[in-house]
Amino acid sequence: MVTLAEVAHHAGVSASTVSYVLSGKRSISASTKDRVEQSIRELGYHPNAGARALASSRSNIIALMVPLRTDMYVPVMMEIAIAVATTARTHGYDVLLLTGEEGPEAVRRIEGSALADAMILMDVELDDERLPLIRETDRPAVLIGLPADPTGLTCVDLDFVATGAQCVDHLFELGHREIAVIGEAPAVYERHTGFAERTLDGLRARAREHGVRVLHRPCEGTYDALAATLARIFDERPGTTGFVVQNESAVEPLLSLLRRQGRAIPEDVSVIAICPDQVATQASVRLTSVAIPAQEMGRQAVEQVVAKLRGQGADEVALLVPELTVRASSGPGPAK
Amino acid sequence: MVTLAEVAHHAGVSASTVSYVLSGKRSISASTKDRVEQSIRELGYHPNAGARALASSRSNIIALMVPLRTDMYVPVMMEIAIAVATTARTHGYDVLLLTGEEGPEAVRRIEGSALADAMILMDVELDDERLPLIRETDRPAVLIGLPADPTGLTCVDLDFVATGAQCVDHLFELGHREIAVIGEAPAVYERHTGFAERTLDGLRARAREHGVRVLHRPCEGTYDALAATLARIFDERPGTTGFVVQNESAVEPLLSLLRRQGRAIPEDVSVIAICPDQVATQASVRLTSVAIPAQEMGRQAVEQVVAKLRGQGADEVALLVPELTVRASSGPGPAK
DNA sequence: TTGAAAGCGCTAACAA
DNA sequence: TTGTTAGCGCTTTCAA
Repeated sequence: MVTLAEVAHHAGVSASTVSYVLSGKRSISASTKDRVEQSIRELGYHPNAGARALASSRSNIIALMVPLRTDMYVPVMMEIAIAVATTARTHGYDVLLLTGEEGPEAVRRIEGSALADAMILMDVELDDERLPLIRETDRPAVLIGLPADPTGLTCVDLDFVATGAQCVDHLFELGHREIAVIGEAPAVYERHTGFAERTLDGLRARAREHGVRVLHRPCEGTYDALAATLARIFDERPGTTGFVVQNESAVEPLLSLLRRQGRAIPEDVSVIAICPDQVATQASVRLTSVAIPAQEMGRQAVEQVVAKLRGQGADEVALLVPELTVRASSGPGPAK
Repeated sequence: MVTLAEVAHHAGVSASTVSYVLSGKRSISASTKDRVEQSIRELGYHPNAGARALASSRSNIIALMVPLRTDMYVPVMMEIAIAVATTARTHGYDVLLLTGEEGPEAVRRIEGSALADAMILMDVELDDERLPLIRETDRPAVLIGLPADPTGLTCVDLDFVATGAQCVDHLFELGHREIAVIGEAPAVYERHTGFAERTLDGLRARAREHGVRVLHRPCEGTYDALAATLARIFDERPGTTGFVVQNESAVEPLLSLLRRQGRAIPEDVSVIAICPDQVATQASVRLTSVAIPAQEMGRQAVEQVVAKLRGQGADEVALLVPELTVRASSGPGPAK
């Protein structure tokens, strides 16, 4: 292994000079700098991560806690994780992948061992067990997702309240007055996942304003479950003409079942999906949708965390503005 | 921050004793051990990762290189990554998430900086740029996937040749004599992704043995692309009665299009998917499928890498035996 | 603009 | 069974 001392010797300078060339924390003459950089390249030197962490008490690692479950939004999770990793690299950080399995203990472990300088938490629940620890620690942390009480926390998320509202607006403007919402699996609501409830809040509030009726049904992403849900919806509200789907795996079953029932999209019913663009464009009908900006969320989380590591960022909730893209699945509602 | 020295003082022993209690590398009297462990708990001590890595030259970190693209098998990737992370934890390792973005340089960086003790590479291509470096390094490495030349490498993968063969066997036994293979997107074949080509090899070889005709068509996962592909297939081989799909996003379009054409599953055509069980069971028809055992692959990769870190494992290719599950999408072929 | 040297917190010989 | 101590490779203060 090549050490800093070896580089120093090879370049004919002291160890500290090499260190300062690397960190740029002190001005170095051009010639010395060149010589050192030359030696670094020739010897293929890489600073030892452990030694560096020990001496500087900074590991240059950001911990990313992903949820253990893979029952929801998996591609979104993956996209966020990858965006986090690549963005982190552009700032000189590596990413440590932690699963939710360890629970709050993971936060303590990272903090105690100084394994990571900061953390990013995904899939935060409304009343997440890890939050008290996060509030106490002085390690910068950013949440992807929004808990019930974000006081003293930094959060990045899509504005799901506005998302819900936009969906209602769009359907309302098209003339729809009875809307059904196909939601995530019941378990998702039972564990009070923030985005699902906030979407619902946004939907309902706006629906009330417009005098639109809303029916919400959580639903597993299987054909059978969806068939049952759909039957119930049309039983209870035969006049339903607008659908909002927030459940990736329910999208295709919904489209397929509506077709089988002879309901044309968008002539008879309109469908809006809340999902990544990829899902919306690859579906059997090109779906009008509000995009889930996974990459952007990952990127912003890292930017925030890096700012905090530099002592710049302040606690704040950054809600990304939802964008509704009109495609082929929404059209005018019933003539009055 | 609580240090080992503080624990030692609190317990009234020397630093090394605490260290040995932690590592178990030396026998300690029960009473001393108890006292030390008590102190550790009381003080909430966690060993400093940097210091430990520096002193022991082991970071207890495994690097996981995931592909940058998210165009393929995303849920599988995520499942593998999570399995890797959780399995690693059971062995006391953490996981560093690297994207393919850095390319081979990442291997050098990890090696040079001693950031990780070992690496696991996902989505290995047949002639992967990183392989020469992996062969040279003395850091244990395990590939998930199989390159063209696995000499001197340790690999874990599903036996895709056998997978292809099993699909043909099943269809052959049911009486099908003309089979079409809906493959991954053309780009996947162009970059010579091992599993796709190996599946094809297995399919074709077994088909030859049985005297079954095979047509292979790479295909994007959109409805339009699939519609075109399907039309071409039935033009060229009107007698096609068996389908093998190896493309998650093509599954639902395929089922839907076949239905629209009035081809009943499994009465008129049989469909076998090569995909995670979750996809097979959630599709509109419960699909006969060969499962992609993502968790198992991740788990085994970690077990292998940990064995190597202990100086136990040897280079070998571990091919998981594919399992075909008969569900509702395959049935008897045309009467002769 | 550069160098010398004192740690950072831990591990693992070496001693007892 | 336990203690003492010399580093691991780097950062950073202090000195020049």
